[in-house]
Amino acid sequence: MKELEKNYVPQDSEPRIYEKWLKGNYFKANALSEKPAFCIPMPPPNVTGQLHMGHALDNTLQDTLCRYKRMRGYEVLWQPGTDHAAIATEVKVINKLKEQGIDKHDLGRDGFLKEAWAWKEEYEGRILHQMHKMGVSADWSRLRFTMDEGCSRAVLKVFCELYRKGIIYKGSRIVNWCPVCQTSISDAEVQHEDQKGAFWHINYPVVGEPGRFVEIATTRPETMLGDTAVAVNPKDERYKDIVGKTLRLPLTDREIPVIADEYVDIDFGTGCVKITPAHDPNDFEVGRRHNLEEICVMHDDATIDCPGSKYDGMDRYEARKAMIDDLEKEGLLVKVVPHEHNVGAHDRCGTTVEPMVKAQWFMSMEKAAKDCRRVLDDGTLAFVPDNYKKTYLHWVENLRDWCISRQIWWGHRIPAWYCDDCGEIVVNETAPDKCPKCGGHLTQDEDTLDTWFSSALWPFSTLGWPDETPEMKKFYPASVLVTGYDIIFFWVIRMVFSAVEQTGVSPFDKVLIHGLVRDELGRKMSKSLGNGIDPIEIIDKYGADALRGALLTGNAPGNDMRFSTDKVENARNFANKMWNASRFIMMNLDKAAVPAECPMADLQAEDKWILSKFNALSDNVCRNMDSFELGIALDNITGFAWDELCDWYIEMVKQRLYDDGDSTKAAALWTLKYVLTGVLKLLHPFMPFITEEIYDNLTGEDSIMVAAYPEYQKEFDFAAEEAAIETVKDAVRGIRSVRKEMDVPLSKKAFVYVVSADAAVKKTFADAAAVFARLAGASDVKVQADKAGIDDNAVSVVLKDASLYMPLGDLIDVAKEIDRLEKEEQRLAGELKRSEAMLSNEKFLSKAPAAKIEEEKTKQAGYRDMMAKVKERLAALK
RNA sequence: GGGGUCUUAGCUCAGCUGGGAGAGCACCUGCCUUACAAGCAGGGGGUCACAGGUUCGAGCCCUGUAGGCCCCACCA
Repeated sequence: MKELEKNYVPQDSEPRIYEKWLKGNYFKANALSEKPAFCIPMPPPNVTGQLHMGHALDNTLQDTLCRYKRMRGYEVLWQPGTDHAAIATEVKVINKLKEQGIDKHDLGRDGFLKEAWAWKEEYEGRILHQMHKMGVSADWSRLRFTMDEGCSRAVLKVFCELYRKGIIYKGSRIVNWCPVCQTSISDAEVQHEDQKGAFWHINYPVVGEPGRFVEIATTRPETMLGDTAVAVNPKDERYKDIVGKTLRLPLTDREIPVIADEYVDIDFGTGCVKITPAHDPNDFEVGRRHNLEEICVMHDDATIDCPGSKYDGMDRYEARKAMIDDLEKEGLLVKVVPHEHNVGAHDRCGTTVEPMVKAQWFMSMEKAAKDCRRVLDDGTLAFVPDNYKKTYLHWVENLRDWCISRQIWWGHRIPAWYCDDCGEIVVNETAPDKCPKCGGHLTQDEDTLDTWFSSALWPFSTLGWPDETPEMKKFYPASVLVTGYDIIFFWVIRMVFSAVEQTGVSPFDKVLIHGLVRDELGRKMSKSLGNGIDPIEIIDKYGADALRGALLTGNAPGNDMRFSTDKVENARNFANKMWNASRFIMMNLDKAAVPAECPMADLQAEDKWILSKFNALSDNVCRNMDSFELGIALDNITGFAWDELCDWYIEMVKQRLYDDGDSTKAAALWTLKYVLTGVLKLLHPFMPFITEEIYDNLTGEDSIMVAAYPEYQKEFDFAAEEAAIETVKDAVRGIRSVRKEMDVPLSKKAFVYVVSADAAVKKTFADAAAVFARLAGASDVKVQADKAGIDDNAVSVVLKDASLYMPLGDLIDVAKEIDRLEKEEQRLAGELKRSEAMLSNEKFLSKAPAAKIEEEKTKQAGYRDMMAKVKERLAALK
């Protein structure tokens, strides 16, 4: 066995250990394995930049689950990859080119794509390097990219199939248009925010009735050039007579009708709404109902498109100002009322979205919504925590047709061709030669697909679908998807309906939702605030294990967490504690032979106690892991390792280790090694590096990664010894506490009497006398049935089934001791009061479970006994 | 406007199916005890937001109130 270095240096060990794992092929998944399968599709990070703390959490959770499942005997596939992040990446590449003074149109489509691929290669490399540093144990031999050959094949197949089924269609409809990115975007990519604006009340003159006006109120006067009607509610008595009349649209010579539509709210504004079908989603609907003309009055960059008008070419806000001025001059502006309203902005660039009517590709959500609901209802899809199904359902119920085409180059080009001659649309997985109808020349659609179209297929496109691969058979559907609640709609729902449509089943059994990683003050980490913490910097300073520990400590599914270096330091300290405990144990293992098998006959009470405790621990940890309570599982492990193992057990057995003549030394060594090894295994999924490093030195085996995870062992269930040692611990704590209060340091040895009438308790203390003496700083321990020979002045500790006496001679401060005992008397009185109240309650006795009543009676008896002893002591001292 | 979620020790948070309030950090007091001062031992500190209700029993379940956070939303 190698002796451990004095200090653990993660910076030295981690890269070496990761290399070892890679070389050992420990991350590889075998699709032909007989073992039960466990599969996690990694949410592919965008190739736009580098990983942030959110990725670190996401990956740590997944890695911990995967490592746990591997050790539990599962064939694990953690499917890694990256996402092309269409618009986000295109914008980044455009900006990079801009810095070099190049416009994307100068390069042309192919030239631009070459730049984009170069970008992808560079950033993907960075991201992979970062994941390696975190200890990610994904199967890198299966690394995928949403635009690679296999994923693209799946995209084409799904698109063409859905087109043939009529689920995907092309239509001219109102979409969210980003004037800066110059592309349509989906509803989900629009961020709504409240903005201070105004309500402009404008008079529209009634044709043929000079002096009569209809007063409309609008927040967007600049769109009035596109008005094709004014609407009122059919039930509105005020305007009954005006429906059907014609108005002159101010600033123009156009005449528009007054129509009646239920959409108008009688009580809001003036009750008259200008209808601009080409620039407002509601108006668009109204327009379609009434067959109104859709007049587009803006160019793609949101400048006014109104040839011949003075506003032509003006920016939309500039035009607004000009129009208001002109309306005021004409006396048609009635008033301006301050008004807060909601404005949509593009989530990638922040530009205010302009609703526009465009010919776009859409996916109908009708069947998708039904499919999403079905798999939740039949239980084949479940959320952890469960209440996130509400968020999911809320989205599902509000699904509107999904605009899937984008006017950008970076992405999957839509497999649709248009005949130059007859206008025929051909949708096909491969490029057709000529128009099947007229033989004319075909031109492919310039547009690409929304980035989420390909990520929606991720759980099966990465497994070789549509082929029936061994991977599909073995690992599909996936066991669990781990992701943040912020992309339930963007991604989870789209994966679910795509999978149900193509494969008939939910793409994963469970969705484990985690929260956001916030900064120390609880704010979202963001670039604009500059409060982001780079996980790699943390790893470089404290090690990956410390980062992982900080992210998982206290982490509850679905809850946000605050990140602080305090937490990292804490995790680092724990790692250090494990290192030192291991170092100590290995130093001792080095000096003596350790039996291969458990020397059952030589096990002492404390050995059985820790073995039994460890048994319960592994049980708890597995249970919590299986229910995705990783934070609790880690808490169980650290609590056991630090408190029970290091602070109690190691201290208890030191004496035996130092005494070569002790016949039970080997049993202590065996127990130490067994429990340490077990703790390392339990801890490995959480802190993979340091546990591997220690395990390697401790056992010389290949890797802790392929060790079996500890599970409950029947032969190590020692309930009696467990209880006995807990009593000894109470006694030690009692003595230490009294010493502190009496200012008698542990170094000042004192004689301790243990008095108990209970034979079992007496035996416990007799057996554990040496251990107890050492930990309590006793010069000697005498166990006896009564108080014979004990000085009245001795300080005492009253336990449940024993009393301890420590004669301190002159050192005792009687007043202090009385004070201490009176406090104890008070505490016991409180307990007795509570207990007696319960047990004298008829209803409690008649309705509570019998076991509960028994439990309470036992407690009461104990308290009464202790109370009597405390009173006796007080009487003797006074 | 709709929905969700939270309110527990000075701070950050646990508390699983209702049965005597927990951890870490911080604080106070002792300790360089030959694995670890990134440590050890001891200690103080909470009417579990508020008000009702269900129950023998509520931090936990129900209703309402107040405050915080998040998501969604086409009142022009």
